[in-house]
Amino acid sequence: MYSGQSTGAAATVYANGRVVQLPLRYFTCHHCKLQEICVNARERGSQPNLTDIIDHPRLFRRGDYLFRQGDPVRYFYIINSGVTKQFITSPEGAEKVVGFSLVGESVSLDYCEGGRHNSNVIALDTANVCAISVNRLNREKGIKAELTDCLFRHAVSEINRHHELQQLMGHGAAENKLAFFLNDMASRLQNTGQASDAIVLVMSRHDIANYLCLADETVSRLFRKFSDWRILDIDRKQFRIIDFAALRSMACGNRYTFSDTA
Amino acid sequence: MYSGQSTGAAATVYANGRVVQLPLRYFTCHHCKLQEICVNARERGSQPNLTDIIDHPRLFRRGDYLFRQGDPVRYFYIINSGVTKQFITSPEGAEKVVGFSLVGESVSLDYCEGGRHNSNVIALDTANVCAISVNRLNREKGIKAELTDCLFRHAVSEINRHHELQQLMGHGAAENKLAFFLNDMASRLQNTGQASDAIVLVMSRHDIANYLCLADETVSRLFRKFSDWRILDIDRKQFRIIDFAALRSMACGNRYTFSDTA
DNA sequence: CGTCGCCTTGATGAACATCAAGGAAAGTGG
DNA sequence: CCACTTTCCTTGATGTTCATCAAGGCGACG
Repeated sequence: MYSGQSTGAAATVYANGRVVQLPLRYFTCHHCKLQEICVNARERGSQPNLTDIIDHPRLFRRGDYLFRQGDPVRYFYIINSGVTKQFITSPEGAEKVVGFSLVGESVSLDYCEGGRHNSNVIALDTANVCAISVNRLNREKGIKAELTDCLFRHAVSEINRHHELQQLMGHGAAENKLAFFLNDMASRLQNTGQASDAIVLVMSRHDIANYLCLADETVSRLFRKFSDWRILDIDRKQFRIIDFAALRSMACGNRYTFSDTA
Repeated sequence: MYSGQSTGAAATVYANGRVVQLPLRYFTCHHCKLQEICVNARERGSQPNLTDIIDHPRLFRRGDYLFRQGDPVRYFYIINSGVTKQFITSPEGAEKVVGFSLVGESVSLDYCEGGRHNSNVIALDTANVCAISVNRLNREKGIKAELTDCLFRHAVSEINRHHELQQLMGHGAAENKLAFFLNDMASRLQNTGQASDAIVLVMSRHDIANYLCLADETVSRLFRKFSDWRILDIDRKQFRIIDFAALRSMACGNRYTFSDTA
């Protein structure tokens, strides 16, 4: 994966207790949602020296937990590469997937009143994250205030998003849910610089189904339908979107109609 | 309604352009969620002189809009008496009810990036609200910072709540949705000092159905079932909860079983 | 007393969950 | 590299839940 060329500067990364030197180019700050307020980006320009503000840049492997439900909130995380899954475990042990975080997105809006994580976050593939210590953050008042402001705006837009989502989850047909999910993923992945028509969804069908409150079988059947309708090309976890217009239309709540592209 | 006894101090209230003197006891600050940070409560004790910080205490009547989707955000509102309904109008003109605000609750977490309201809020019965001017707020830096902090915590807990809600809306049976709603309303009304077993839900069946993403008929049928099962006594908009245990159990996702109370 | 809006009740159908089983890919150990 | 297991995904058959259509009741209000 790390194909040679370790010429440039490197950041010290903690991976499962071991120290690793990771070339800075693996930290894609130019996709980071916190770019505008990151001390780093502002003080150092686009090529940051992460070790200055990130207390513990960390490398997580597939299946590693970033944190668990009930853990005290110690770090504020931003995904720098990879994908994570956020889920809540009910008292009965049932999992509910509440979201996926992609490159540049934060995963820490889940902490509740008691300063403890309200959900589990797990890496779905190799992921490195910026982990900013909350203690350290509290010491730097200026940054703290700015961050709170930024997070608040983020939270508000999240709530607005949830209102749409709630409507979708409650009234939306399975078709529309899945279309929304694909559309959402495509546009978010596009923000990270990937081509939006050819996307890789690392999460399992089961996770997608869980997230959308559908049965696994329904998701499977729908993918087949989408494929039959020539909306998607599907190969395992690789998706190529053929008919964006149809997908977008369905994501907005319309049922599939053959000549949506017209 | 305002049964005589205008002995005590009064606040100047603006109702549809007209000025009204409203006895302070109609402002139930002791139920207000912002009590801890409200300048008023802290400086004046429990009996506040609202005119000091509330730019426009306002009286709304049934059907009046507090604000409309797209309006610039001018005030930060706290419900002081009455109930409001928050809903989003889709481009096609469909209404989606996203929540109800009761006494002591704020209604302003809906504003989006552009500083404009993202939803409509309408009074369901006679309501008076504390309307704190956003401009004024921005001038008072200290309060602003505290308020932002408070609102952020509020927003985070709202997001956590939405995660549960999403699960309920997506996977939950109609039974569970309605039980959750009743349970939620009862406990929130209890916070305002009302007896929790005898509650009045001023919103229409249609609004409840819309909020829960159900058909009106389904809500109607379920109320009948709940009544048949001796969980509720229903008279028009008056509800008396007979079997709290059963209701709570159903609110958590269980189906109704006859001897839940055992 | 009549009209209107809101709520209730009944009949029907469609969408999706569930149950069940088969298949393909990925990991495992020799 | 090849059998083996396991996990994940697909496909089919069946049933339940709830939306929808339709009509009737009941209170509110003029």
